Amino acid sequence: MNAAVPHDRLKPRALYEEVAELLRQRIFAGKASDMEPGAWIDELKLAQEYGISRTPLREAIKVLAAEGLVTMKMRRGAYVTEVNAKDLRDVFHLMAVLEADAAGTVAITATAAQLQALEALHLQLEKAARDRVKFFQLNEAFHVKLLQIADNKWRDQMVADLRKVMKLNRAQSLLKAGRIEESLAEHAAIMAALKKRDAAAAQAAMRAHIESGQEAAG
Amino acid sequence: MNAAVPHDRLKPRALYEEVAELLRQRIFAGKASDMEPGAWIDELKLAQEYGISRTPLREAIKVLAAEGLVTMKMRRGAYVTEVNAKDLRDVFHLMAVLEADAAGTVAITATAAQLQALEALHLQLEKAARDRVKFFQLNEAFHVKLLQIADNKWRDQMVADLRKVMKLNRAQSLLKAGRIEESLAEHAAIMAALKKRDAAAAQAAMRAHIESGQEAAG
DNA sequence: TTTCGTAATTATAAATTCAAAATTCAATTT
DNA sequence: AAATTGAATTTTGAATTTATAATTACGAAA
Repeated sequence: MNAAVPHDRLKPRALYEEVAELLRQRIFAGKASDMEPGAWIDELKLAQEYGISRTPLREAIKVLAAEGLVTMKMRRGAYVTEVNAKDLRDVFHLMAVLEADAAGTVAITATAAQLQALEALHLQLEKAARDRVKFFQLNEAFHVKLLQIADNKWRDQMVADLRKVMKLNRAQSLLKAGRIEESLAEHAAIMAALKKRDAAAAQAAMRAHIESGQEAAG
Repeated sequence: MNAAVPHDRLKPRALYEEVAELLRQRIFAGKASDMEPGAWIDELKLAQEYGISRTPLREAIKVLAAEGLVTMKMRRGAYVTEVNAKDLRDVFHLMAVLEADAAGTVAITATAAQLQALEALHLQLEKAARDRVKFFQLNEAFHVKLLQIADNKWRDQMVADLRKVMKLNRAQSLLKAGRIEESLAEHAAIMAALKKRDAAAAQAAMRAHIESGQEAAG
């Protein structure tokens, strides 16, 4: 019954990171978790709720502040960041710029095997067109894979942070009718450009894809 | 100017931010301050040195970690980030992508007055060609101004963070002979493109400018 | 009745204390 | 002599306590 090595201790992440992840989820849940944009973050209440002290909680909050998810006000605590329409436009624009650049890089530097891995994901994506949840996951995986091939950890960090800010807007997850088919076509265009090793076309296709996603979110 | 109110208390920054700035400077000083890349950061020693407790110091370190200046190792403390040649290439590349995009935006959206303000900085820059320190400051001011006009706070944050990482390399400040003249010519090209409202040309000129700076640093 | 000032309450920021984990050094055993 | 284990020291991570600042409420004066 008592295994020599408990699974709990196998992946020892720092408590403040653990808490940061929990807070992220709550923030993303938005209204449903009383942590909607603009809401004040009650350190004491959260610490008690999680059964921890305020110290790791405050450290977690500072991490989220660096990510742009929360905003610190001097001597007034932390607030869930409010993203207005312009913020969202700006974030989408940067996402388009960075991912387009990644696509361009991949078109030039990817090995045949790497392109095949992307292609495989794309094919899975086409099969999952009817399952929204699965489609979402695979879509995410495709973009992550592309970034991974582009191999620039600094950009990865930036894109991850931007994605978190985008998630602050609940709208983004609501796909309008026909969006999945549209998205599939755009992915196909990206793959075609990559396979032709056409960096400019890959960039353009990726930029169009992100901007198209922006409209669907708005 | 109101003499009645001391400037110190006018903008009361949090202690952890104050400390973060001090640490940044020490890290940028590199070897001269025993905080060279790869060095372990002694919390206890620093806290005693600054006459503060470990709590705000640790918060400051987490801010620097988010900026990429220090790297956290689980249960082993914080270390000054080591940037290798590839890291530096990647960072420069992103800087080029982001600033080029900003230049493109400025070419399209800037008002005549804003372009004039940029032009004014450029002229000052030409006059300061012999004074390396002043040239450096004005060059920085030019880029900051351009980003400000492009008006995307998320990009501003990213560029600022990238700049900090670049500063980890001491080489970047050492301008090779003739670099100032080269840089001036590149700035002139950027200004020309902006005045012609040619976004593509502005992007290309900015990209060339940054990549040229990268070679000078290497 | 309204406004200004002061006091009390509440929440954040910082320091101190405590606990757990990792590294190092020494001793013992093979 | 070398290697392994264990104890001690060092250092990080977390909790608790203390102090400071801000806001709100209450009262007095105009």
